Amino acid sequence: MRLAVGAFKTRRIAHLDMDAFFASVELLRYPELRGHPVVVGGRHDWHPVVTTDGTRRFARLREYVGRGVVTTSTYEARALGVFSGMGMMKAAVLAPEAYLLPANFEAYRHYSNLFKKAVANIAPEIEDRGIDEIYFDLSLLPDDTMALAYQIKKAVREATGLSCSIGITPNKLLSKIASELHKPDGITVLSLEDVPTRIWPLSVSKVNGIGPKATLKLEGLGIRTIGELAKADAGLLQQHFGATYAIWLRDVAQGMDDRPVVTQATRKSVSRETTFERDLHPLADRAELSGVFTELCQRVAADLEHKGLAGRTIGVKVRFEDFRTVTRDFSLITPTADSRMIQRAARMCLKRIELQQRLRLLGVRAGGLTRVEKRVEGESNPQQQMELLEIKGDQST
DNA sequence: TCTGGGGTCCTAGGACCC
DNA sequence: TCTGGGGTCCTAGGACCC
Repeated sequence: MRLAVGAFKTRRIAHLDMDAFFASVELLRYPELRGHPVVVGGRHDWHPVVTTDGTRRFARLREYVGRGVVTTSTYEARALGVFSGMGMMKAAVLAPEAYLLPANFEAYRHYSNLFKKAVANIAPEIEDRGIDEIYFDLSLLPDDTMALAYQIKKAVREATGLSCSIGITPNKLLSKIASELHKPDGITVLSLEDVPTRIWPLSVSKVNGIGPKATLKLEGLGIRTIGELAKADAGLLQQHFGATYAIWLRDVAQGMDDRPVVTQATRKSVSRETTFERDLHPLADRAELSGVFTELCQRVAADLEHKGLAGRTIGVKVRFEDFRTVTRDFSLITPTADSRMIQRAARMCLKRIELQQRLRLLGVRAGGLTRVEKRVEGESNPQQQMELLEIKGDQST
């Protein structure tokens, strides 16, 4: 029997990652900060002040007080040890003189659209992986790999004024790792034969899917690099990680991954949450909590409405002062995008949580999403659903 | 000086139905 | 009456990612 030609054809999958994306967008706007450590993040919505001589005065990291984390930082700030996710107060100790800017997501979304469109003109099969990165398939394009990489970087720069890094390999797993190897402004092309020399020396934590917990656990077994993972005893891995994850770990260590590039995905949930400036007491701060709660429900409703969606499963999330997090959810009979109905369902969920400690965070979520193009006659209407909720709500108190 | 906000996916037990 | 197995839905928690 003959196999179809192409059955074993090696794919050319690219991963493109914008370099220090948010910070780089800010530098387009404030070019005088180029070359300096700059941190984007925090909670205050302040902006640079234009002084009388026309120059701009920027806030410094040391002036920051309160909660919040670093959203991103320039390479100069990273050199001082400041990375995204780090607490702002800790970052201020490491880089007190760094310039501080508030995050401006509208601008980032704008530049995100620009760079994605630029790539789509060359390689239309794109998988969206968030605001600053994408996968795309080059397998069907006739051009040479390096030529394509240069062409795409040039198109991205012309569209946005920004640089990016690209990894091109036979699969998403390797491309994701590769795009990081020559950052910023890099191109890295790898084949499976390069895995022992280029991939095995790296930490297991470089693998997309091996997070902090798994890294720590592997370290406990004496496994630090991907090469060590490749040589690890299968029985040992299975014993500590379970059969499914152990098999995945073995494949990953060999550079094996056959996941397709997913060009269209449907949203599964919509949520809004907020961390309070100070921890709120469930009774003493009841009024404030109640106001925030209503607002979160309204924002979820507005998001659903805006996207033409309705959610059937409404849930809440509470984080206590000790960082313990609990969730509760409840499935309605019919999907809804109505803020009052969302709030009723969410309130029922909230009632099932024992509120003894102060709250650090409150969130509201809608899952089980469906499109709401048209209203079908005879469907249970909001009023009926409300009545059902009242009955349920009474039972729970 | 801890630890944001918006997501996805997986697991696991229990309910319920066939 | 007892014993099953499979499938699906619901809920809660947790790991992970950008």
